[in-house]
Amino acid sequence: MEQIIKKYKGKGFKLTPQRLAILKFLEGNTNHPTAEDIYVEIKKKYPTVSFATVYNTVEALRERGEILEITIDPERKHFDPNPTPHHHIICSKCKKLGDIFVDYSEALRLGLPENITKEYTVTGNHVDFYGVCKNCRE
Amino acid sequence: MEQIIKKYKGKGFKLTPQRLAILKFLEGNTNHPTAEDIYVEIKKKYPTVSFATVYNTVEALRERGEILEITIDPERKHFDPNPTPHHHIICSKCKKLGDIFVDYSEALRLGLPENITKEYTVTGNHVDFYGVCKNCRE
DNA sequence: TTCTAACTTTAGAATAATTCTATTATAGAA
DNA sequence: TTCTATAATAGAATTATTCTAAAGTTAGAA
Repeated sequence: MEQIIKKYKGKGFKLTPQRLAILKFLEGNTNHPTAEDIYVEIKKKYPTVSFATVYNTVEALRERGEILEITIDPERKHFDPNPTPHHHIICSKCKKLGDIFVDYSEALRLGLPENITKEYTVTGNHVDFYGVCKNCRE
Repeated sequence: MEQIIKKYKGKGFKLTPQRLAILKFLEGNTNHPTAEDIYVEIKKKYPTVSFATVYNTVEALRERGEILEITIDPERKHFDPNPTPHHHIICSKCKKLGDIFVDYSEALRLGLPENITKEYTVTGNHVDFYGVCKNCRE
């Protein structure tokens, strides 16, 4: 908690109790929560919290590069408090997300055809893996 | 057109004028249209067409593996009538999508750590590239 | 060719995720 | 302690997508 406060103090990111609760919930969280997951959790301690606060906060954090927005699930956005570039796998059945910490940048970049590198300045990449998790296999 | 009809005849996919128009619009289309793009186009010829028809049709086509649903744009789904596995790049500014026909499966598979291959049966992959297109660079 | 079951289309309502708005509250700098 | 920019809130609005129920069509069977 002290760490969190120190990290954001004097950085133009106002720390409010709601924001601290969100930061605390996200810290080290590898469950890739949705906005609703965050909202439900924060509501336990701050029953008057609104969705707007959750969305505003995650957007502010995303802008600062503190969290990643994951688009692998077409139903809803998930958030990942680990901003280190990495990849994800989603279970086609239960939608469970897993992290994959492998840097494929080199191989991906080398494979890019010229027509693409001419047309786009490439700034990043993200690999979506699809699969079926152990549970859903039965 | 004859080709399209032949392709779907007797395959349990009823061909209606609306569906034919959608198939014709999609054929060879590399613009990655959204449901709305398709709707607007079909409406020109069939002014009473509804969004439900568009969504029903693309879903039926997706189930048959005839088109791909692309999730790279968090705002909306895009559809790709080329069902060959391939990848995409999106311009962060204007959201223009480009196709990347490179098969990275080997490199991606080899990189997967054991904890993931133990937990998931991997069935596919898709690479999202992010960049800025020529136009948006000015 | 006609019949008909199964499927498709349609308009519009419903749902769900996310964003916006206007007002009130508060963090943190001075 | 005061002040101002920023944040929180409730609730409405927006947008993409799905659902519903009624009416219309397709395509195979008779």
